[in-house]
Amino acid sequence: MAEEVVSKNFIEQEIDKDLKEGVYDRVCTRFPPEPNGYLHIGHAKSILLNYGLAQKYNGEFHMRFDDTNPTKEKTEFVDSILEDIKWLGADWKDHLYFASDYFGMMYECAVKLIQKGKAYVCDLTPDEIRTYRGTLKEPGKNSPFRERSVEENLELFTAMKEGKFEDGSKVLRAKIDMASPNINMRDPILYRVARMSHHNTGDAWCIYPMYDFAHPIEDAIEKITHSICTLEFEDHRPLYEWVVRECEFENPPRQIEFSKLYLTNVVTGKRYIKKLVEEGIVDGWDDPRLVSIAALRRRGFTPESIKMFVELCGVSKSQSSVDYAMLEYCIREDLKMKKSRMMAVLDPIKLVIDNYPEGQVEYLEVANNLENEELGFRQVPFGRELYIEREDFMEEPPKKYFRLFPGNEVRLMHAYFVKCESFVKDEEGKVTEIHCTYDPETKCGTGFTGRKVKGTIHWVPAAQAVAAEVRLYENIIDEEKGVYNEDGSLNLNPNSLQIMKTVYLEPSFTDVKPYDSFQFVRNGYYCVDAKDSRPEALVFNRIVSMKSSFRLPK
RNA sequence: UGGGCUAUCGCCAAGCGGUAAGGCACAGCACUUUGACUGCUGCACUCGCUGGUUCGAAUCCAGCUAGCCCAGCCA
Repeated sequence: MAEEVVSKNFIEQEIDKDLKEGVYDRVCTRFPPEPNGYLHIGHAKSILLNYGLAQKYNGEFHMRFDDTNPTKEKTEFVDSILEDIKWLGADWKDHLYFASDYFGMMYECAVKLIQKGKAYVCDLTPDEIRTYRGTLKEPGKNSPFRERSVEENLELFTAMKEGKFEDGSKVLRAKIDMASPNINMRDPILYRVARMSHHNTGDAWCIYPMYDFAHPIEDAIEKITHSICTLEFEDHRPLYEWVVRECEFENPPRQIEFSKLYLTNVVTGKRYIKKLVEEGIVDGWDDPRLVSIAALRRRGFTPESIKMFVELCGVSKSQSSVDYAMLEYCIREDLKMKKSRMMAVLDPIKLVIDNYPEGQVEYLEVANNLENEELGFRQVPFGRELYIEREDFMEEPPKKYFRLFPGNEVRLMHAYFVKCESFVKDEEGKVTEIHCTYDPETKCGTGFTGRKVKGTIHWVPAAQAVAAEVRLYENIIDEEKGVYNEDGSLNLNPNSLQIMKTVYLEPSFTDVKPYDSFQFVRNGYYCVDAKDSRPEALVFNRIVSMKSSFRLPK
């Protein structure tokens, strides 16, 4: 057997090199979100990448909340993030950490830097700091407080910690190089004063470390080997390395950056979604039209499909935007063998089989999924009057149309051949009823081979059909110009607006539960909504449409 | 002459000096109790551009061009 050649992504290649050269003798990764919102499909890439790497290299995966800024963080987000990660299947075992649990050690690191003359307390105001920092093209200039003595800095930093200064009045800064072409190295702020309660440490601290100082220390404390983050942190890597070096950590972690996952024309920006929620255009951050993890889950996507998607997208450093069709492929691929294929009529028209005995009902045994016997069988009642899809009948068919039209014979799925004899129109010319005759010899499963038909159409029994609500919609997407127009108004695809539609299902649908999903034959995959439950009707979300290579001419 | 990064098919993405993998999308054929699925076929003489080195370059060098990121006491 030829072995399958799966090329390694560039991060795996880097890890291989590190292992080979003995830089590390094990692998430890982490996913470090700030608990300030919900996770979306982009985070799934990071989670699955970090978790997958740990698994491949038989290493460890840590879950860590990067909660160093109490002004933005909430416990409720901690819970939702954990739930989403668990759902995705990333197992952090007993490695659940909070950056805030390391505040003591971070403080010690800061003291160490001060003692080494590598950090100082600065009294400049935020405005002054910005001015002193220079611009992208011009170097900055030294703070007048840069040369304070170690003793004075120690004393002031202690006072900062003890709450003797107002918010914003003093910061601790690294003493690096105000003329560096990399702005992050122009004496970056390490600690700021913020007298406010923290969701985890309460009022224990009134000074909080900045990301650039805290993150490398968090990684080093946990003995992370490869700290994988997104491209915008590339410029921060020299500072990351400065911190682990100056704090004198052994076997310091290494930061590697990769490109974020963007979906073409799909809204992922937090501020946009916030506005959509506030304006009532979506019904919350888990609205099935969005791509947050919770929304995808509610919509009916599976963790497996998201994993497949992320793997298909690959990992690189080139800025890219993946076509939504790829996600659709993944969910279809995952569901096709797992789910029952049921008949549902979205736009009904009555079909009467004139030569079928009135009042007779026969129960047909139908495989839930012809390609997967494990899904079993169900009984579907069949009778004289059925509903079929309106688009499955045409009075005057175009070429290559092989569904129902006067004189044509088709198969009723799982049932009989049926031939269109006539049809009835109302005053407006709309077809209201189709009359057919059936051939008892053509019953499904009898092995009838006398003749063939080109088309097969689905149906539901008129008397026993179950009505349900289906939510049809397209994703919230923005067209070329962005989510908003220049005047601030929303620029959305009109298809984004959801349409509720009553559909007719086989009676076997009476007993489904939230999150159950099915293939509606020839129409797509649908999931029972877990939030919008009504006593009078089931509500389904369309997960994805089926691919179709035939389109009715307009 | 701020700095950093990126550039391979419509969209992702391999490729790491030896003569352009793969997936999605698309098109065609076959099969079909879903016009689905499945199977087969097609889809970059060319790798942002221009030069150079070399027997040989997407891969090395030089110079351009385009895009993304950076001036939060956010992460």
